[in-house]
Amino acid sequence: MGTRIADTIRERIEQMIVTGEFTDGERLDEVKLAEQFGVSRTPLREAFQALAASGLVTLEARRGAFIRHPDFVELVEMFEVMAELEAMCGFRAARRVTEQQMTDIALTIDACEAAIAQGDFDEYYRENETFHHLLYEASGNRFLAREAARLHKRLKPYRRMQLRAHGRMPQSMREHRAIYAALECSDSKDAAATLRLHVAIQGERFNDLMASYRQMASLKTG
Amino acid sequence: MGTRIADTIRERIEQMIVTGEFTDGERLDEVKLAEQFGVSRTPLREAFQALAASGLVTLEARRGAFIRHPDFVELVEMFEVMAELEAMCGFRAARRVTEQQMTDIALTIDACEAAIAQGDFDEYYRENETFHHLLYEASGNRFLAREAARLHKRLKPYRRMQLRAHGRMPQSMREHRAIYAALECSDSKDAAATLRLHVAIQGERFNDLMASYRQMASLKTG
DNA sequence: GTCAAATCTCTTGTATACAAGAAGAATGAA
DNA sequence: TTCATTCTTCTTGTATACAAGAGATTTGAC
Repeated sequence: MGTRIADTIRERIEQMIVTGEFTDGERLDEVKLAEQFGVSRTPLREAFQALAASGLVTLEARRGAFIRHPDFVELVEMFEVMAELEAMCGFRAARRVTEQQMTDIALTIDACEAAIAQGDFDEYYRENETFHHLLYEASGNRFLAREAARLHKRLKPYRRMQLRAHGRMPQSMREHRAIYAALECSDSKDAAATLRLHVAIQGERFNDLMASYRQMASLKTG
Repeated sequence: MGTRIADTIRERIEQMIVTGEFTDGERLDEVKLAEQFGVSRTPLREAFQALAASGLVTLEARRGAFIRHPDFVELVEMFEVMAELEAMCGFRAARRVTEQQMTDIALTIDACEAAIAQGDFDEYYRENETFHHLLYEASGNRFLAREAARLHKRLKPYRRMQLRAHGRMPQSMREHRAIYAALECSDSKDAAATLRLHVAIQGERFNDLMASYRQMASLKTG
């Protein structure tokens, strides 16, 4: 296997971070984690660097790596950017999407709805993620697709807590259908606008997110 | 001083990359660079990781770090995203910009024009960069500002070669004024549209960029 | 008792040593 | 000659050793 220890360590720590195993501002102890994972400090430090690059931790010179949870304001800001990136993807996808891609998108929408009907949330999240990734690809701009996927990944834990909000899923499904329809009509502006609304945090969803965030924050501190 | 060797190495290699000191696909030799800089492989490897995070090199497992110049298509894609990010900043800035920020922006515009009048291109690039960074800040979305600044930095060498195109600078100045005017009127849509056009690669500028790119590419290969 | 300075410990940053995989050279067979 | 296989060498990945800075603690003066 060509997998490096540093990469697996990175993923494991990443997982630990997004599942809230560390409190905000907490310092990641190199030696403790090293012996916990049964490796030396070297791959751990590499993992820290990668985590810092994706913004999950901050590295302070000669002080170490510190967990950096986004505060609520930053979270809203990130969703704001995500909404625009997705709108951008949708706008371009409406003109550039291929038949094959439309078929794939339709399939994920169906799979999403099936998952909801069966109450299989994990499957739902997976399919929903696929739906969005297909859209990024369909934009025809590979750089945009990568950037969108990057932010999407970073927002994963927060999107998850947001979608739990009551009644959100059926609404989300309607939006998926609307996005599909806009793409089918090659209506760039409609696709962009629908996607922007689909992702943006506003109205009731703002309150839902805030409530979830507070709950999470209170769990962290005590 | 709290500066780490790894950071300075990173900057130096980054500089070497953007000034075209490496050909596309070239492998960065750890040991050679290490002795060249008079350091061990450790900080070099850290620098490689950081460079990979910002996309200047790609790390292949057990093969090393390879220079990754964007091809022309990717370059256009990046400018496309940059244009939208700046438009996004402008849209928000039109509503949120403070008096102080407007003053600062006006100053940089003046400084830009003065620099052009004196033929001081380095000064022009500096002030132009400040202008855009002020706009990012003025968006009121700190995350957006960071992301915009990041992409802006990555596009730096290509923007530079593009602006050399004849007659581009006066036009660029007029656009700066137009952006300022849109902000003053709190006209979000106008600010966004003007910025999008200001940054986007289209029409003649597309050809200019392509020509410069080809020139650069030919320099690289021989 | 409080504040400041020096010391001490603990952690990170860097260098080096060692392990293991990948590319290339040499050898052999067809 | 050409292809495949083995072996050698070179490079990266990981571990460990060492250096040096940051923070805590203790000691001393007031």
